[in-house]
Amino acid sequence: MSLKVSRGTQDFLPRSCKKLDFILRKARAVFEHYAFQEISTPIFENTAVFMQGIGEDTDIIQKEMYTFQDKGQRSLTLRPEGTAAVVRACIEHRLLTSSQKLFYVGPFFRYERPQAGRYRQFHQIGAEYLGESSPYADAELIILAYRLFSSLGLKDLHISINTIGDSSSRPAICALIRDFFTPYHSQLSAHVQQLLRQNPLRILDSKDPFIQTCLERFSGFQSCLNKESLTHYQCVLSLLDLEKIPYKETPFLVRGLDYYTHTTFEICSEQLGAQSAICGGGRYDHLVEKLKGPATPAVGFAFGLERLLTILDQENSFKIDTKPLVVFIPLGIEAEQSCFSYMEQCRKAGIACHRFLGLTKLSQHLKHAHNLNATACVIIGENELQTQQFLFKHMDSGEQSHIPIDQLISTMEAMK
RNA sequence: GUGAGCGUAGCUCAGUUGGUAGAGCCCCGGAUUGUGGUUCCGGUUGUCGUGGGUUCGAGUCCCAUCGUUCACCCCA
Repeated sequence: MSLKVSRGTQDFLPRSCKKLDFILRKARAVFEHYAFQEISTPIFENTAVFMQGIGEDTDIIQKEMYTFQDKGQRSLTLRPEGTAAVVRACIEHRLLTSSQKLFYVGPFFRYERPQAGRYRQFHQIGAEYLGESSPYADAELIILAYRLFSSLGLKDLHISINTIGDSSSRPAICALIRDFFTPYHSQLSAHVQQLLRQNPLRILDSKDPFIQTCLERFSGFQSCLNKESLTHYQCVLSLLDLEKIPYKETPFLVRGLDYYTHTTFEICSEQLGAQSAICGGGRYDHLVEKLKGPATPAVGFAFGLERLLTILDQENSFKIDTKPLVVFIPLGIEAEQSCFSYMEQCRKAGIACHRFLGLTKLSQHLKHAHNLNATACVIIGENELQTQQFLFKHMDSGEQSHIPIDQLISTMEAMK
């Protein structure tokens, strides 16, 4: 029995928590500007939600889910992604009588081999725009994601965008891909041959060098798209142009599941290694029906916080503002007790304070206060108790002065 | 699930063809019994991931196992 952190999971120590908090504040502010509201669904769901929502043939369902039985013999699953659960909640609470703009934050779970940017418990921020089929919804969501990353100070991001058309275009696209690869069939790996049978679209974003070489001669499938699909796609692009959002059309960016339609997009960073996608999204006009809800078009995206942390660390773009903190230093038993009360008074007045227990020497207190990045120290010794004047020391400048006890709080407030 | 690399102090790492375990940082104490950051002096770091094997002798070689990293697969 190992008593260490479980494989593929990690502890977020205070420093990392501050960074996460920084990201969440920025994200919530951007979502607010776009009138997205937060929703929070359970960490686990009935397994059927994901089985039906994500699709039984996917790797996520077949190999990657943390599924278990509870004591009532229910089959439950730790959520491997957010969209299915949000859609389930919208159906269950009858939210889809009008359009919904929702975002969520939280941990997700997949049983995978860990590698750079991939964990068994990972955290995502996601957004879902439900009930609108207009390309304006797609564009707004992509722009939102772009603004969000910009507000975090990220540079060198690449937006890839593509369309896979609506469901009526799908059979023609799949047939085109099958026909294209038939001459090469004997040269294809078993894995690719299986894809060709079950899910031809997925072949397009294969990393297999042979496939990539073949695809250089593949003319794309825009000819298979119907007029509505092309119009939708062109409109999304023109809206991005209008706002001068940089993007790159990427004809082989696809989604394999059959409820995906029209727009697909990804935002990638070159600083991430193989798992370079920091954000993935697209339109899914048939998922709500798949989960027995009313026919509802929708578009969404999600991005991974761990990957975001990696980039932000490399770009060193965290600007974490530390709030003022006062360290109290009582010297002697009498001082300790009055110090305790003064600290409570300060906290009621909204001033953060701390006292190191168990230290006796002033130099120890000051050293620890320094390490804690304290703004100021209040020294209370015998002299101070006698004269009723505290010694107030600014840690940056080192300057210190005696102040009357009743001016302590106003002095600290001036410091904020 | 497949493949490759790596596990030595809290952290970053050195350790020669096999011969008693090392450095820097951090931490603690002192110079300074009521003054932090800089400096100087001194001090504690350990089942060398775990288990087995080879050997007079293993951190070093072999096997297994666990962990970790990277890549495939898949995805955020």
